[in-house]
Amino acid sequence: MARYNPKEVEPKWQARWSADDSFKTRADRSKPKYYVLEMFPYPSGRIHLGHVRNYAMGDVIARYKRARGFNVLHPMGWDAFGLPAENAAMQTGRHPGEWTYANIEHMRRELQQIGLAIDWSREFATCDVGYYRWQQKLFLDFWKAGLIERRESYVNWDPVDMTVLANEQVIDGKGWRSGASVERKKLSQWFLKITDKADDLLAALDDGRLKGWPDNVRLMQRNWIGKSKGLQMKFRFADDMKAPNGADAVEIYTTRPDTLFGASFVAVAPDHKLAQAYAENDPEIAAFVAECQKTGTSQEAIEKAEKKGCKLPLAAAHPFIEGRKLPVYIANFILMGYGTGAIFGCPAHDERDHEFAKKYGLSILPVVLPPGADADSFSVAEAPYVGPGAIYNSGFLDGLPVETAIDAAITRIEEMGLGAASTQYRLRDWGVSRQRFWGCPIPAIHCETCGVEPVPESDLPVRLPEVDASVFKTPGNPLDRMPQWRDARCPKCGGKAQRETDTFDTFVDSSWYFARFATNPDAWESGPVDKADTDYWLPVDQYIGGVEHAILHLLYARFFTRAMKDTGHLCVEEPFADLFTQGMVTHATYKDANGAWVFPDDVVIEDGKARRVDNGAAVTIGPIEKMSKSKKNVVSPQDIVAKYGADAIRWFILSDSPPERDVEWTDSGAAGAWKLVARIWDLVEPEKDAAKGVDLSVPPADANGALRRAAHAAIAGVTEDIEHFRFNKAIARLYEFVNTLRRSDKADPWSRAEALSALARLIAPFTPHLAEECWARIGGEGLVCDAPWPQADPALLVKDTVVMPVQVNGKRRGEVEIAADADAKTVEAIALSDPDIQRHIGGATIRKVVVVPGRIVNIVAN
RNA sequence: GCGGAUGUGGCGGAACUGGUAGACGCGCUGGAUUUAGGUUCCAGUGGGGCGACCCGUGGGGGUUCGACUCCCUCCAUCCGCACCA
Repeated sequence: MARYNPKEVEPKWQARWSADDSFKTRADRSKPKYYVLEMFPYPSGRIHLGHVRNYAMGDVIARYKRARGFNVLHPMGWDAFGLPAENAAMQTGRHPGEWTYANIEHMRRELQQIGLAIDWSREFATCDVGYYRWQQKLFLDFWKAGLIERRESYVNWDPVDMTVLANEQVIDGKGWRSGASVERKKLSQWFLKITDKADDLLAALDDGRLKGWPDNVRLMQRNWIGKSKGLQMKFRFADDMKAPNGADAVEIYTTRPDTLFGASFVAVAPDHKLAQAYAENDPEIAAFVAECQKTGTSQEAIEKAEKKGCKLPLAAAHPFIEGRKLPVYIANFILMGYGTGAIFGCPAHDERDHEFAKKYGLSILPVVLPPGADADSFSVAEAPYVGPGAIYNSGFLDGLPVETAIDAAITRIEEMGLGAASTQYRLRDWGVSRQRFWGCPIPAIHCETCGVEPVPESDLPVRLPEVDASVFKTPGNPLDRMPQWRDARCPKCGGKAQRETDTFDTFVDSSWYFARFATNPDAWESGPVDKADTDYWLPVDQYIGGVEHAILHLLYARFFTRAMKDTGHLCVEEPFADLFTQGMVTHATYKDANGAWVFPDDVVIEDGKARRVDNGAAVTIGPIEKMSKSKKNVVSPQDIVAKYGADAIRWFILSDSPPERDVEWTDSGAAGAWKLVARIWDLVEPEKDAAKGVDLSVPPADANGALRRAAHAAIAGVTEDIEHFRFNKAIARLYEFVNTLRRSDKADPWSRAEALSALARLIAPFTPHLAEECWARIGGEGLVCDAPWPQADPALLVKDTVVMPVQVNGKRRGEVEIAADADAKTVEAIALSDPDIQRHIGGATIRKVVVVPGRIVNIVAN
């Protein structure tokens, strides 16, 4: 018998699918549509196992849905702009474009070797002019719609990458890519006004529009948007005092106006204009502000920093208490970026205010009494109380519960003309300017007389210039240093002007690619997206990717879709109906005596001890971690494909863990998957034309009941499991089915044919090449990828007899086989007459018999 | 600190809305085939006990005829947010 040879079989079927255009998206609008999308890859150079896992999952869904009669869109492309290409240019002297497109070529071939059911005719890279020109058009439309703003602001500056980062890209005070400590820098920046949509982005998380999203992702987005309702109000300065900048009041924000009677100070952020005004004239204050700004950015410092303040020669008047004056501080724990950058402090009911008040000896007056507490003995001297309760010590608010008091205080302040209710978000506008070459040019022109003007649409695209790779040797943005590209004429007055040299954050590129995929390539020249196409295909029915994109990419894409709806490009506001976040691929790590990482391939394990293959030196077994080059625990998919074939790698990566959890790559597991592939072929190979011309719709009278039941149970189970993203369980069922089939070689030919036909179709989403080979072998019609999904016959899923366990006092003591439809009385009688059960009851009195039909019998006796 | 999740054999993991804990795979043990190794096939495999049985889902407590599943409490690990007024 010939050994199954994936090296021959897999390319053969890949060529066939390609020749037949099997996975090309059809224009057939009569079928229900299904759009399945995996997050597109950055063309870093090689496909890794994380990609394989991601795309294998999407491929299972795509192939399954096709078989279920859906019109499926399953595209692939490249998130191709970004810094690594420029870094490569710096190191290798290759142009970023050349490097990127070479990587794409290579990675496309690698992906094709995996046997994915992808419509390659829709492939594009975000660095194609054909794509980014339409991104520029979208930007101009957003600009007209008031969704774009240019403003000067402090930015997170990455001194290594020499670029600006969005708040979302700063992790623990460090750049998300470079890992360098982020600095503050004031720059003119382009912003997308995502905060305009904050309310709807938040509302959709809870109103059912995203019911197909995991709870944890919705929660993360909710926290990130961070909505809070409160009061924005003025604290007038007492005694008609004025600040050096002429201000006679300070505007604060609070979510706890109910605690206003407990106020004992007012504080502003070091960046606040009031602080700045005093700093200009007072060196001591200036020094304090400077010190705060130094420690300002590093989260580590913030964590440890104690609350510090600097008192201003100023007092604020309490809004409700005539004559009460509150000291005004600059305090290091106030953030300029949130609310108004100023607060009132109520030490009795806020952790930070409490710490601050204790340090500076300010009064701590409780105004919220916890339920059941006694007003005379209740104390907040040691710790603040932040829970619910009734207001006291608070004039007109006395006796009200916290919630009511908040409203009452807001109403009073509004009546006094001092402020108004206000909603604040943690979410900031999205700064999209990057001082980089390898990105989409922002289509704007700076005129000395007219200011900032949009590039006229007729002048699009603004192409990146052809450059010599040597320009990347100098840090910073090469576009800044290219007068021939940069210098332009003002579109308004025709005068001297300069092009915007910033390019878009690459998250912009990935915020609408799914809509471009949904557009027929024939229409790619005429606009960013085609309305009829996107109306049909969007939203994406199933989106699959890593949880690391739970906030950034997914939030931006949601915003972008809304903006595209506002500007008439799309009809939906939510891009992704269902979202699945898959776990990472991990692998063992090893270190030698010097603490250097060792490749797992260089390690043998004997009796739980690890040593090097070459010299036998002892090696420590490290934790199982996400594959990364630095830890030397990366396994190349290419090596595995070469060794076992694409089907085996797909099978293993889906089999070992639930898809949302991390999966550990093990050689033995991969070998096991290969064994299964070979075993299925060994099972099918002798069955040449077993299903050829067999009418599977009419079972003959002598059909084998046991095999048929096993086949139909497998069909029902696998279908259910795929529907619920339980690929590991689907695979377990397939193993069971294969084992049954192997032991049923005496079954009649018709039942064999039915089972083999079902098997080929059930494994098709997982091991598509093997499935085609099996399908062809048994004489299936056409290609298995075009074959309809098998249907389970419900009649074969119910059994006429069931084995019911019998418990005595909750412990399993025996089992009885019984007609499935037997009534409780009959079951009880049979159970009680069972000799094993009788023995266990012994002389005890039967108190109660619980019969759960079809499930269990429990006899309570003592 | 706050929020969320997870905890089941040697390992990855099954167990539907409370109903036979350990499906399926890996590993391991024994046997067959093979000159041998590998491959393949068959059988076994939670722990203890010769056995009838007993003990077992992170620890402790509770509800129930019955708990991996529900409640309380503690512990551990992982993830997210982190002075957001």
